[in-house]
Amino acid sequence: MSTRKGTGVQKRGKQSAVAALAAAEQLLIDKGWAALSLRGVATMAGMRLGNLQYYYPTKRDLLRALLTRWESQYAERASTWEADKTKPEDRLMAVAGGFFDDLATPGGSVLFWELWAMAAHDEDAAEIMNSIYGSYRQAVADVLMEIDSKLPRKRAELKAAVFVSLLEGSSLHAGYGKQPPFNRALLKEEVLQAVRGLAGIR
Amino acid sequence: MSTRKGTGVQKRGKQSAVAALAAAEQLLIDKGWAALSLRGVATMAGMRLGNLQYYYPTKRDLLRALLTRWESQYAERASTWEADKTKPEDRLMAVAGGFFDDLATPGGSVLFWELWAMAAHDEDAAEIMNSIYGSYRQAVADVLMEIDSKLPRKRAELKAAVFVSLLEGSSLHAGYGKQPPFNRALLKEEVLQAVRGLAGIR
DNA sequence: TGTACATCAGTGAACGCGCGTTCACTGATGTAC
DNA sequence: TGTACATCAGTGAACGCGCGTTCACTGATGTAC
Repeated sequence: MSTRKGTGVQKRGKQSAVAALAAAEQLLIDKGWAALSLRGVATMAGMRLGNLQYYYPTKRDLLRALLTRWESQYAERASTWEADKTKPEDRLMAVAGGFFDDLATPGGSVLFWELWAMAAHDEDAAEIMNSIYGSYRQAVADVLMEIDSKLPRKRAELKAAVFVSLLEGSSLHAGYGKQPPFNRALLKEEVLQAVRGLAGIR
Repeated sequence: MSTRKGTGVQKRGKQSAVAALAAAEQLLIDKGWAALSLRGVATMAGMRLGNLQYYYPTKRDLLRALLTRWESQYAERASTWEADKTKPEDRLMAVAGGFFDDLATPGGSVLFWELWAMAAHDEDAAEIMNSIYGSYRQAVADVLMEIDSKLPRKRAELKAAVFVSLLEGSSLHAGYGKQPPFNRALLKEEVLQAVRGLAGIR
């Protein structure tokens, strides 16, 4: 059976689609959800509105793609932790430190804040958020159980939730105006110490 | 000197202004920031667009009023803790439990999520948020110093920030879809235990 | 290698709609005399 | 108590604008023969 069908998406198209997503993310960080229009994304990506809509016909399509992108990015991240071969205590602290640093980045925290707000009223966002935090908690719970082999799974999951709360919540004290209310390094040390207490380290 | 000036705002007007703010808050909880239009607020408050604008001429005016309302509500809350006469340990745990319960409420957490997202891109919101969290941390730091009189103020403020992170972050695990991923009571107990560890209680 | 054609990628104009804002207006309430 | 008037409260229509979406179209790329 001879078919004349093409190869599907071409290189040029794939690049444009990815560039559009990156532009949308940057726009969300810079200007916020209220400014996230298809025209704005197209302009930032250096393309025309009609062309953007060739890849993402509706705004909802664009948002779903953006959410999926985040989901896979964080899934990849979580799998990296598992692959790490160091002592579980060190791994936990490395994860905590890494997340703290990421959230201390302007862009890092803003994306999460937008995601939280979106999840409250958008079913797509809620689904992705549950997925992200689910795998996040799962990964942390695994490490906690490695550290204390007698820790029941249920309990480890609860502790993991507290771990995540601590880190995500710490993004709220980064300061929005001119200067942050805290020395970032000191806050990090205090957060990490709380994590140690939580995990029963030292 | 005889003046013919009136008494300023009248009862009817004051009620309308407050009703409009309450409607705006409810709309924000129900539908989110994207649906917060002047027309929507007016409809929910049972008034006409023009009348709403008699009290809040621009959307920014309405938002500022809403933010100020939150600020004074939380300032009042914080002052209530100070007035409490029980042991500092009990007071801290009562505050933690109260906040957890408040954030476990659908409306309670949604308002904060919207505020966080707003603060990232709106200077007015950022200012109010810094104010709210500032007084929140201050109140917690005071209690922590009462519990441990040797705790330096700087350190108490850092611990207070971690305390706040823990509680605010816990709102992220309430679950957005059908059912929450955790038994709420168990999560609360785990969070409170972490608070105890943080404050050095027991 | 050349040609015909299907698919991929991108263009440009138009649409209806809800938005924030402006403004001239009317009715209700309170107060000075 | 009555009247005149200032202020408060509320109405209704109109505006220009940016939005998401639709659609007919053109040019670029790849493939079958």
